[in-house]
Amino acid sequence: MSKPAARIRLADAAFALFDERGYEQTTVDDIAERAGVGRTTFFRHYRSKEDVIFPDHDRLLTLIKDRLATSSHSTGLIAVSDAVRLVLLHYIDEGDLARRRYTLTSKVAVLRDREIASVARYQRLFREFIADWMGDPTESASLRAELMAAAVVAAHNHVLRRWLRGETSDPVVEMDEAMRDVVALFPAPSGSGEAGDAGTTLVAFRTGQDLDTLLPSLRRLVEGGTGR
Amino acid sequence: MSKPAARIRLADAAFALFDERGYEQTTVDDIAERAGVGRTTFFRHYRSKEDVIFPDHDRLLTLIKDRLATSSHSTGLIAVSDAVRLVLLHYIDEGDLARRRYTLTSKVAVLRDREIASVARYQRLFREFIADWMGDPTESASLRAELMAAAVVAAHNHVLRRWLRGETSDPVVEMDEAMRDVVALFPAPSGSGEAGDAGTTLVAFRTGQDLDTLLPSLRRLVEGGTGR
DNA sequence: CAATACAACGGTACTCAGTACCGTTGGGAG
DNA sequence: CTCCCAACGGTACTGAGTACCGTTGTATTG
Repeated sequence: MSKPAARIRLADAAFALFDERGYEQTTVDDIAERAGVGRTTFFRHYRSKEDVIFPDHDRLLTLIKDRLATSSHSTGLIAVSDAVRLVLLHYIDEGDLARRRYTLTSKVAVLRDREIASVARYQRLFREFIADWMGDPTESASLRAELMAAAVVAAHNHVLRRWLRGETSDPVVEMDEAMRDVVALFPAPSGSGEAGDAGTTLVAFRTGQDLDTLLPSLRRLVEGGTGR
Repeated sequence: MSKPAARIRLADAAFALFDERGYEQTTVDDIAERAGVGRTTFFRHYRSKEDVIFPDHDRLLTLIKDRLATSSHSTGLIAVSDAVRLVLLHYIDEGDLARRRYTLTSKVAVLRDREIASVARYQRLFREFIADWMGDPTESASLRAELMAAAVVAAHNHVLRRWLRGETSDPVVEMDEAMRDVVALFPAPSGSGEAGDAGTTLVAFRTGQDLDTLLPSLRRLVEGGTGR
C-alpha cells in the first residue's frame, strides 16, 4: 500500500531542503538521506535534480497533443487557445505545490530556464498545429502561425503567473477573457479565394479626416485590386 | 599580438569537435587539448561548455538595454520592434558562425534550451520596457504588454530562422515587413481622449456586398457615435 | 639594468550530477 | 516451497565546474 511512497517522500524532502538551504546548496544525497532512501532510488524516480520540481511536463505535453489531435474547432487558433486551458487547469489542480514551485523558479535561474524551455515546447507544438491547420506554406502564413502561438502562450503565462502570485481569484474566466483578446488580435485572413468571395474587403485604420474626404481613395483601393 | 588567440583557438576547436563527434561526445578536455591549452584556460575564457557557442548573449542584451534607454519613439512597441533589429544584425554580422551554431542547436536539446532561455531574457526586457512606457498598471495593459513583447520576439525569431536556414536573401527588409505586421496587430487604444481626435474611425470587416451598397450604413455608423 | 608588479597560463585536487552495473530483499503466483 | 520480479542499496565511474597554487612572460618603474 505504501510502496510508491518513496517518490512522494523524495519530493517532500526536496522541497523542504530547497526552502531551507536553497536549491544549489542542496545535494541529491541530502534529499535521499532525508527521504530515508538510497541515492540510486532518487534517480530511479526522477531523471535529474530539476525533475523533482517539474515531474509531469512531458505527460502534460502529450495530453495537450492528444487534445489537439482530437479537437474540431473552427480555426487552428481557437483550437489551440482552447487546449492551452488544460495547462492552467493542471496547475490549479496542483494547488499549493505549483505555488511553491513558482517561488523556487523565481529565485533560481537554472529552474527558471528549465521552465521556459518547457513552455517553448508547448509553443512549438502550437505553432506547428496552427501551421498545419492553415495548410498554407506561404511565408506570411508561417509568420502568422508563429505570432498566434506566441500570443496564446504569452496570454496563458500572464494569467497563470497572476494566479500563482495570488493576484486573481478566478483565473479560469480571466483566461477566457485573455484568449478572447488573443483571438480578436487576428482578424480572418483576407484575399484567400474561398467560395463566393468576390465582395468588398475593408482594412482598419483611423484618420482625422471625415468619411467624404477619404471616400475617393477608399473607392480606388477597393476597385484597384490589391492596394498598398 | 597573438595573445588572445587562445580564446579563438578554443572556439574553433570546440566547433570542429562538435561537428566531428557531436556535442555530448566531446569533453572539455578534448577541446582544450586540440586548442593546445590547459583545461583551466578553457574555463578562464568560457564559463561553461555551452558558453563556447553562445559567447556574447550578455553583451548583446545590455546593448539592447542601452538602446532602449536612449530611444525616443512614438510608442513602446515601436521602440522595441526597432531595438530588436540589433539582434538580427548581430547574427548577420556573425555570418557563417551563426549558421554553424544553428545546426548545432537544431540537433542538441541542451543547446536549444539554452538559446531559448536567452531569448526569454530579451522578451522579459521588452515586456518590462513596454509596460513601463505605457505606465498603466491595469491588468489588461499588462496583458497587452506581454502580448506585444511576445509578438516582437516571435516575429524576430521567424525572420532570423529563415535567414539561418538560407531561406531569404534579404532578412533586413523581411524584418521590416514582419515588424510592420506586428505593429499592425495592435491598434491604438481607443477611448482615451487625446488632443484633437474627433476624426473618423473605421473598423475592419469583410462583406460580400460592394462599397456603394454598404456606404449608407457605413455613414450611419460614422455619424452615429460609437456603433456596434 | 635590475627589481617589481601583473596578467595569463598549467596542474592538482576537490565537489557533485548523472550513469552503469551488481547484489539483495521482499513479497505474490505457480 | 520455489520461482519470479520489481524495487531497492551500494560501488565505481565519467565529466562539468570550482578553488587554489605555482610558473612564466611581459610591461613598468626606479
